[in-house]
Amino acid sequence: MARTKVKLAFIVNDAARKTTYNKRKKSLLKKAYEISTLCGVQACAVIYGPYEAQPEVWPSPCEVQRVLSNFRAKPEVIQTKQMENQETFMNQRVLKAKDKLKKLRTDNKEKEMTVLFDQCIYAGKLVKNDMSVVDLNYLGWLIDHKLKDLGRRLESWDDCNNVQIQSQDQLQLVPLPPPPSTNEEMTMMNHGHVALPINNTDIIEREFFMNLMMNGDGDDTIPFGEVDPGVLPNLLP
Amino acid sequence: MARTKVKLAFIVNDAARKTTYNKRKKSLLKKAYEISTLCGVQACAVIYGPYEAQPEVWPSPCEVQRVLSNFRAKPEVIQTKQMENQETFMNQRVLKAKDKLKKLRTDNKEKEMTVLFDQCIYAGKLVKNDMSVVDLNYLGWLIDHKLKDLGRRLESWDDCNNVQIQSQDQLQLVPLPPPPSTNEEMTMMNHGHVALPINNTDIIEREFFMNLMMNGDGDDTIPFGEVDPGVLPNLLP
DNA sequence: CTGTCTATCTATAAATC
DNA sequence: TGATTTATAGATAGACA
Repeated sequence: MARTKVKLAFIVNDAARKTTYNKRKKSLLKKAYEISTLCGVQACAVIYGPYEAQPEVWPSPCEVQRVLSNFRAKPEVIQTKQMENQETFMNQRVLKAKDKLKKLRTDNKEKEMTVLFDQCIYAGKLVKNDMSVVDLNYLGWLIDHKLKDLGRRLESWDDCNNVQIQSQDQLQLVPLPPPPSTNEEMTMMNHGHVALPINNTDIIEREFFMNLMMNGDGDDTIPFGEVDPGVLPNLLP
Repeated sequence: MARTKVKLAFIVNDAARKTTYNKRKKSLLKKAYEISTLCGVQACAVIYGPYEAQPEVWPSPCEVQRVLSNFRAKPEVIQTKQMENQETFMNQRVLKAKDKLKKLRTDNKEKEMTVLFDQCIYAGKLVKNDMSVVDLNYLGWLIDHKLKDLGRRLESWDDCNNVQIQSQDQLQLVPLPPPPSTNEEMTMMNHGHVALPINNTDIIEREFFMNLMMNGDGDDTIPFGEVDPGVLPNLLP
C-alpha cells in the first residue's frame, strides 16, 4: 500500500516476500494489541512463517494457548452452531455483495456515459463506433436527465429573477425509457458489440472473495489457495 | 487514527467502543488474510468480544483449531525454548528502545531550543522566566552551533567569490561545552524550574510498552491490563 | 444499528544506505 | 540484514443519513 498498489497475490520474489512478511507480521501483531487494548477484549494471533522455527504469536504463547483452550472447550454442539451462524452470516454477505455490485455497475455506467457525453459536447458530434445499443440508450437517458436538470435550473432562476419567460419558452423534454440496470438486461442486449471493461466478468469474479470477506470494493486478484469464487469456504470439519 | 489521534487506552464510551471494535475486527481479520495470501504462510486470528457469544476467528473455526493444535503438539521443551528466545528478543528491544528514546530526547530538545532561538531573534530579547539552567546552557550551545555554521557558510561563500576578507574579519566563535544529553544530567540540574513537557517522565513511560512491542515512536497511554512499564511480560506459564 | 463521507493518521512498497 | 526515507495506499474517528 505504498509507492505502488500491490496485487493481493502470492509474492514470487523471495526477498520481497520476506521483507513484506516481516513488516506485516509486526503490524498484524500490533493491530491485535490495539483492538485488545482499545476495546478490552481477548484476542490472539498466530502466524507460521518459513523463517522462524516457531510461530509468531500475540500476546504470548501461553496466553494463546489459554484463549484457544477456551474455544476448544466449548461443547461441540455450540461450535457447530457457531459455524452455522457463520455460514448464515456469509450468505448474508453474498446478498449484500451482489447488491453492492449492482449499484457499482450502475454508478460506473453512469460515469462512463458522462465521459462520453462530455466528449460529445467537446467534439460536437457522437463517435458511436464501439458503442452498443444499450450504451446508446443509456447515453440518451443521461442527456434526457441533464436536460431535465437544466429545465429545473432555468425554472428556479426565472423564479428568483421574476422573469416573464413562460413554459412555452422552456426546453422541450423528450421522455425516454429508464436505462437498463441489471446484468441480465445488459447481457441480453449486448450482441456483437465491443464490451466496455466494466462488463468484464473476470474482474467481477476477482472481487467476489474480498467483497465476501470484507464487504469492500477491492479489485484484488484471486487469493492464495485458489479459492473458487463460486464456492463458499467449507466451514464444517 | 483519523480526524483525531486516539490515545491507545480502553475506550470508556460504550457506543464508541463497539463501533471501533467492529471496524477494527474487520480490519484485523483482513490483515490476517492478506499476510497469509501475500506471503503464503499459515496464520489465524481469534477475537473474543462481549458482543458475540462466540469468538470471531480467521480463517475458520476448524482451521484455527488445526493451527493451534500444531502449536500445542510441540514438545514442551521446544515451547519453553521459544519463550526464552522471545524473552531474549524482548530484551534486545528494550536496549534498542532506550537508545531510540535517548536520541528522540536529544532531537526534541534541539527542536525546542530552535523555537526558543527563533523567538529570541524575533523579539530581540531573551525571555528566560521559565527556563532552567540546563535549557539556557543548551540554548547557548545552539547559538554557538549556529554561529559556527554561519562561519562555515561565509567561508565557502568567500571561496566561491574570491573575496579578500580574511579571518580577522570573520565572526569570533566563543567555544561552549556540549549540552547535557542524558536524562540523569537533566534531572540533576533541574531544580526549582518549570520542567518542559519533553522531560515529563509519564510520557516517557507511556511510550515504553509500544516501543517494546513495535519499536515505534508512539506516545500512547499504558495499555489494557495495567502493564507495569518496569516489568517485562511474564512469558512462562 | 448499518452504510457513507471525508479529513487524518497509519501502514507500507521501494529505494537507499 | 536491518534502519531510514519518501510517497502512496489503506485504515479509521467522527459526524451524519
